[in-house]
Amino acid sequence: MGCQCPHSAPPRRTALAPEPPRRATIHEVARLAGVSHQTVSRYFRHNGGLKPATREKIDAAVKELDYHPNLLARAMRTRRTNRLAVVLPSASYFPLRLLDGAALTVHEMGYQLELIGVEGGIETRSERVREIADSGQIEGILSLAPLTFDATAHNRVPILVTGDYDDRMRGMGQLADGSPVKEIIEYLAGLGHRTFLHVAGPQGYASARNRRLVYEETIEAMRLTSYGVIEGGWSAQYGYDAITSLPADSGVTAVVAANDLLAMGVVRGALSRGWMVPQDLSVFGWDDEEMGRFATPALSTVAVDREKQGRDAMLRLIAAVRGEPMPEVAESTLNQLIIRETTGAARRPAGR
Amino acid sequence: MGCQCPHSAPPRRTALAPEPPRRATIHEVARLAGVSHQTVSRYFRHNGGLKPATREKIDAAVKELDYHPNLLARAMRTRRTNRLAVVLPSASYFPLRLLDGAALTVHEMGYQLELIGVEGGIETRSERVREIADSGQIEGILSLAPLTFDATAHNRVPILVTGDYDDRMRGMGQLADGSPVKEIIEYLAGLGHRTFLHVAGPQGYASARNRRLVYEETIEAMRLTSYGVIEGGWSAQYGYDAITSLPADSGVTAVVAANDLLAMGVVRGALSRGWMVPQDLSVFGWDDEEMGRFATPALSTVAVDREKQGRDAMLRLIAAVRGEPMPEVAESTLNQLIIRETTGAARRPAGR
DNA sequence: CTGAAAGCGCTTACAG
DNA sequence: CTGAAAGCGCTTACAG
Repeated sequence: MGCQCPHSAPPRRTALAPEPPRRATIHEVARLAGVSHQTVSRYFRHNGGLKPATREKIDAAVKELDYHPNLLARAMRTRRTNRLAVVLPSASYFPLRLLDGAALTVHEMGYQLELIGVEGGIETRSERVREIADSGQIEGILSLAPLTFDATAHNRVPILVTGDYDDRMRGMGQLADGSPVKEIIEYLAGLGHRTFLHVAGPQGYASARNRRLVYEETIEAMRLTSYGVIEGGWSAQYGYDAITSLPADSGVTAVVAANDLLAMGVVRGALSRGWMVPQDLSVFGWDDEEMGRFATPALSTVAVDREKQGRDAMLRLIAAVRGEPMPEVAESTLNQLIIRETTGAARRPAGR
Repeated sequence: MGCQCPHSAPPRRTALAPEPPRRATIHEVARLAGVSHQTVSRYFRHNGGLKPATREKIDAAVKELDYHPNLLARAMRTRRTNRLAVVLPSASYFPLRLLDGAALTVHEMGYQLELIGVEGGIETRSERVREIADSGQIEGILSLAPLTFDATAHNRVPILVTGDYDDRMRGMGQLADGSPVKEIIEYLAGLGHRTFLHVAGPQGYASARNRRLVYEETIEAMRLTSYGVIEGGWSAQYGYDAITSLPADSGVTAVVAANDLLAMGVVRGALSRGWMVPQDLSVFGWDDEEMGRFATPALSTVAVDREKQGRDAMLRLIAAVRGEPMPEVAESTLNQLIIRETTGAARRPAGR
């Protein structure tokens, strides 16, 4: 695997390797335009105040030489790298559209995005994030999975944990927005359901915690019954296990699952017990994954604008990096219930 | 959105922004260790030949100062950035585990990985890849989606298109390995199926092309009948449409879908026509997505080691960047058929 | 085996 | 409004 020491010098280019092509420098542009290189520098930094004639000469020279400022040199001098990092969770479940939105936004804002993969659990990940934060190469970090330490307290560079509560933003992040759970329960209650089960996601995730919280609050506020909350991971097997180990007389007629995978496992588990979905058991998912839309029965779920979430997360990170106040994000317009085939009227109390 | 010009200088740090912390320099380490800074440089570049006593002094100084070489300065001087880029497809379908494997491997090998998101289609993406290749900041690019130009012919930096045929490697990349299709058809034929349909992926992807190719070859070699090949995108709707628009008398009893999403759409479409799966129609997917495992009926599919694919792709890219011969990848051990519930014996010729 | 000099390509004060 | 000087933190020859 080669040397894993991040501080060691990279392997030398072998004889076969093509030499990196030479690029025009700011001096060459300056010479061609007949100005000093500082003037060219100003030109690129939008400092304005250049005489139109000067500007035109530089325009031409830049075009002719196909000059692009060397960002490395700039970064070295300004001590700002303009690089952000996003840390993947090691679990198989994570929102890919979110990455897309994040990457797009980062580039639009003039930054670059380093992708960090992490093997192992929260410990390894947290360790790695610390390293990156201390590397001096990255100006801000978005972690898509929980960390062991309090990110807001870290002082070297801003660290945002996806969906985690952040004191500086006075409220929940939208990734962590659990309020649709309330709508789900209200909808289900309207269908006659009285006894619920919540198959929660791993509580290290703010999103999972919030959904659980709202579940418990709503059940209580509406004077409904919760058979309980089952905690696990994000994967389908947990949903399957949750439902297959449910006592026959639990009275549960509706399950609120923390995501579609879990919901899918719940449906499969119910079917394996001979329960019909939704006749015997209603199941609600979260994420609007394409597979769930085409499953039979098709999953009732919560549509989520992942791309916007990625975008907003990055906008907030960038604000933090720049020392600007973090933008507030509108929570309410984001999530939307989609009723499909896994939810229906509660079966008669007579039972299965 | 701010200025989108990649050459313009970044916005200045506002008054609120924390100053980047000062880091120890090589000179400070040298002074503390009582040696010249070149010697410290040598120490970090593993040049060897340092007197044990010298090494120890440097060890201590580095530890005390918590010194990390400034990679920016190094990159500037060596003209090697050690940065690679991975370009996401803009479609919602892409292998996330692959990203994980890629990122991990890149870091292990001492490189960094820039994540590029692209809005729009192949034109925009190709344009963007060109820009990146010409930026001088990135030494190699892996594109997870097709490009308009021939990547192998690009001369500035190595560009690898995932799964695409690459002359330099004498064969198909493993992402593009379509050979399991042969096994699928053999398996299905053993179950009595004679008339097949292939729901192919978008033919811009080498993986989709290869699966189709192997499908056609195998059908012919085994003297089976193909009702046809339906081309579309990677998403479930195409599978749904393919099957719902199939004439009632097509005679098709088995569908080979290019991925699980498509297969899911096919199953749903068949069910919507009142066909039973697998009694009336057998369906095979590809990817072993978790949702498909818990669907009802559970998808028969091809297990794929996405992480290894990402790893191998990066190993090849890095080899190209270094000018070393690209490592060959073993194709055969990667993919494995998983028989579940969407495949079964062909129904009697009597028909539906 | 180790040190003094030069330079990678920019930007930031500072003069004019 | 524009130019000469210094320096960001390293590495690469080149001497000793």
